[in-house]
Amino acid sequence: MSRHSHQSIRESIRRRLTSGEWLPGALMPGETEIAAEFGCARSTVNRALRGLAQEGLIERKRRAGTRILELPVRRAHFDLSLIRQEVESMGSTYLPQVVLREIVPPPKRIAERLKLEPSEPLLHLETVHLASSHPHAFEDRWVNIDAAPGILDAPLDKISVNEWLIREVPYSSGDVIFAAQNAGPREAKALNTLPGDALFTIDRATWFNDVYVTAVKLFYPPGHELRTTL
Amino acid sequence: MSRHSHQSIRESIRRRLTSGEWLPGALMPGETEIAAEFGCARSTVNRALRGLAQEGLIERKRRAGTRILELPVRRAHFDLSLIRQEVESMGSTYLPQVVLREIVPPPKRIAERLKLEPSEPLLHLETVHLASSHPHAFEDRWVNIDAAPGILDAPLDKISVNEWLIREVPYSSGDVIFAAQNAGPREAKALNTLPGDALFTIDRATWFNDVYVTAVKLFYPPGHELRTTL
DNA sequence: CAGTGGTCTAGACCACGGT
DNA sequence: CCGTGGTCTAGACCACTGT
Repeated sequence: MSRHSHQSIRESIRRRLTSGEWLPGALMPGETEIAAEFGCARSTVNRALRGLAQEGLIERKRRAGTRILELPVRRAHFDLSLIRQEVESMGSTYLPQVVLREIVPPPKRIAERLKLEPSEPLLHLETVHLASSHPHAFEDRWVNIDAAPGILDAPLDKISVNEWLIREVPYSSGDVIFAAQNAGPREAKALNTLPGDALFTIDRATWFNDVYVTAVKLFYPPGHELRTTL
Repeated sequence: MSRHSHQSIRESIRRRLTSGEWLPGALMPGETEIAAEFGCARSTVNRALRGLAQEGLIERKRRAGTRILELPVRRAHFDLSLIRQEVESMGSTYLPQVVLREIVPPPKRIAERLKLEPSEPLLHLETVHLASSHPHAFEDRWVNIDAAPGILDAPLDKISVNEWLIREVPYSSGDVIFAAQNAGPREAKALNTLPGDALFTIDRATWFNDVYVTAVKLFYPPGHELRTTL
C-alpha cells in the first residue's frame, strides 16, 4: 500500500495501456483519483504521467484531462557524438586529416544555409577522418571566422575542427539533416570508394546566439549505419 | 524575489554555462545553495537541474554533486510518424499500393533480424507508398503471423500495414537503423528512379513482449531528407 | 465558470558513493 | 561516515480551457 515511487506508478499505468485495460482515445481518471487509488500524493502521480506524456503515450491538457493517444508516437533519439569518440569506441585509432584548407567566399548554397553574405570569406576545410588509417568519414566544412576567431590558430592536425569548436563555442544550437547521396569523384577519392556509391550524409548548421558558426556535411562510406532504439 | 519557476531557473543556469561563468568540468554549487540564492524551494532547483541533465549539459551524482560536462552531448530526436501522416502533412493524397503479397519462409537475413526460425513462413509484403500518385517510399516488410494473426484479413489497400499494426499491436519496442543504399532494379522500378541512385533507408525491427512482430525496410528516393533540430 | 493539470513549497527520509 | 542528490508528501494557488 505504501511505498509507491513515481516509476512504479508509471510502469503500472503503462501496463494498463499495453494490456488494453485503458483504451486508445479514452480519457484516463484524473490525477487525484489515481493518487487515491495508489494511496500516494498527487504530485507523485503527476510526475509519472508527465513521463508517459513525454514518451508519447498520452496527451495531457488542462481542464480536458489526460487522454490515451490513438497512435502512440514513436520517438527516436540518439547522441551526436564526436567522430573521434565514434571511432575510438570501435577500438580504432582516430586521426583527422585535413586535405583542403582555404579562406574563400562560400558558394551560394552555403551562404544561404548560414544566412551570411556570399561575399564574406569563410574558412573552408575538407577533412578525412581516419579510423586506424581507413577512411571513416569525409567532412566538408565552412566556418564563420568572425564567430570563432581563434580557429585560424588551432592545431587542426591533432584535434578535429568540430571538437575545437565544441570546446571553444559550446552550447550552441543547430539543425541536422540526414540524407543519402551518390558519391562524386571528390568524395569517392577521399573515402576510397567508387563514384556513384550511395553515401550516408549528415548535414548540419550550427549557430550560437543567432550568429551562424559553421555548416558541415559529413559523408559516410557505403555500409555505414546509424542505429538507435525506440 | 519570489515567483521563480523551474523553467526560469533552468534558463538562468543555462546562461551561466553558455556565458562561461561556470566552466566545463567544474562542480556546481549544491541544490540547497542554489535554492537559497534564488530564494525558492530546493525541489524547484532539483527539477531545473534534472532538466539540464536530461539535455546532456550537466551530470549529476549523489554525494559527488553536479558537474558541468566537458563536452556537452548533442541529442537529436525526431518522431517517426506514419508515412500517411508524412504524406498528408505535405498536402498530398496518400495511397498505399501493395505490389507483392506472399507467405513464404524468410531469407536468412530477415530470420536473424527477427530471431525466428528460417523455416517458419512469414507474411511478406512489398508496398509502394504513393503521394498524390508519385512514389514517396518503397517498403519491404515481413510480418510474424503468429504475433499478429488478424493481419491476414486486414484491408491493406486502404490502411497501411504499419498503421494496422500500430493500432492492433500498440506500444511495442523496436530498433531503427538509418543508412544509404544504391537502388537495385526492384527499388528503382518501384520508386520510378534509376538503378544505382542513392536511396535513404530506414530499417526497423519491432517486438512486443519479447515476440518479434515485424521487420521493415523503407527506401526513399533521391533527395529525401530527414530533418531535426538539436 | 468550474474542474483539470501545472507548479511551488517546506519539510522529511533515504540511497548512494566519495573520502 | 556523512554530504549530496533522489524522492515523497500534504497542501496551496494558479492557468488554461471545455462547457
